[in-house]
Amino acid sequence: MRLFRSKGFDGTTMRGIADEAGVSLGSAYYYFAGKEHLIQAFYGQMQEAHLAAAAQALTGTTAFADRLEGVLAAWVEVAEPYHEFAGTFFKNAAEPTSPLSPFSPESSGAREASIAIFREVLDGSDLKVTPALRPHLPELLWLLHMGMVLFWVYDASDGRRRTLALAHGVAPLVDKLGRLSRVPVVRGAVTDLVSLLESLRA
Amino acid sequence: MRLFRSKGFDGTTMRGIADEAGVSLGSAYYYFAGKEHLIQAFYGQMQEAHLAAAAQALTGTTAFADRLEGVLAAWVEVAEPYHEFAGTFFKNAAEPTSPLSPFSPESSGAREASIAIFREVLDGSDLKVTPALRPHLPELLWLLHMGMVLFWVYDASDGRRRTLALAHGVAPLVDKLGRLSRVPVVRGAVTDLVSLLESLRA
DNA sequence: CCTACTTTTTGAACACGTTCAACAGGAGTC
DNA sequence: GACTCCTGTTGAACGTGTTCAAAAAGTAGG
Repeated sequence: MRLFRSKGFDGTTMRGIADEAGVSLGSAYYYFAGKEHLIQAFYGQMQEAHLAAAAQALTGTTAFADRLEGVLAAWVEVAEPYHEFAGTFFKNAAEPTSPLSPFSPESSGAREASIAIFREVLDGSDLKVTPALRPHLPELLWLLHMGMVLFWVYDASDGRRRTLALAHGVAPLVDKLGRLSRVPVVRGAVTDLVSLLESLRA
Repeated sequence: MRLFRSKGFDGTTMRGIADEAGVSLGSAYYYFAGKEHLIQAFYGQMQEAHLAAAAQALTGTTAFADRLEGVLAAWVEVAEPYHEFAGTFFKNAAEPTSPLSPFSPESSGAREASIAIFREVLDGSDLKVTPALRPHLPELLWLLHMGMVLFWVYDASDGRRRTLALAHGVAPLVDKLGRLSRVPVVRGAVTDLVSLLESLRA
């Protein structure tokens, strides 16, 4: 981890890691299937940190927008130290066959845990949406989160100011859209969305 | 290109390419800055094919949903032959610092051309949206397209059946949402969205 | 034709991720 | 103790992308 942070992902060599750990190169490969697999520890570590930070953000308010923004902003804070080499990290996650992909079966545990956070955002809030949409919302919010992660990866502003601004703007918007989903004229479109989601899942 | 299709991106070596081209390894690097830069030709090639296929799909109908689905489906058809190595392709494109990234300055030309297609989808259609949203719509549709590309990369169904189903479902939905944007209750949320987009651009 | 200069070509060399056959130690079994 | 497994450990070796100094080929001026 120290090497990754000081030299970046590509700058860190397996030989360097082995040296630093006081073992041979071969031994490093005995414990880790490859260089990519070293990041899985990092993945879980960040997941856990986000879980804790999110729980913190969720206490004290039932306003949906605040809860959502809190959770999204919590992730940005947790992830900030790793931003500079998150690009190469994301690069590996983008490959569909990679077990590191957020959509892969191998990371379904972490994914479910992350979705659970957003279920908690919703459950503890005052937001009322149309019933058909409700069960899909945690996963949709997680998808929004993934989109924000993508934005974050490309965000070169200092302190990830832009991503935080996005979270600050997007949370009330989702809140508003959720409430709108109950208005009759809008409900038709929401129903279409829901049946599209369900047909894709099948 | 032949090598990439038969062996995939990682399976194709610079030495193999040089041999196939009848030049030395060093010469390959004289003409291409690196392995990644070789894909830029492929990138442009597909872009061009999509442009032609999209133009085809846009003749004969002014119905927005049909036009949008046509353009989205056209991309799926054009990209189908390359699906199996598109994963490794996108892996390299996903890195923010990579010039192959769809968001990078280096590929702004291709990006603008792609956005222009969606502007054409909109301009030649009967869709009426709230004026504030209109100028942002081509770029938003392009973003939707990027999302669909992501879905496509992960789509393992034969003939990319699922991606086509998504396009078939999503196009009428966007149509409906666009029309809804003019309804007073909804317009407030749309205004929020627009100002969020504009604040992020600044 | 010779010379000076630029453009192109070459393959050796480098550092890397990864693999693998060989080896060392330990733990049980007789 | 001798034998058999199993668990770790090792560093050489392979193929890779990339670099680079040197050579070759081409070009212009005299």
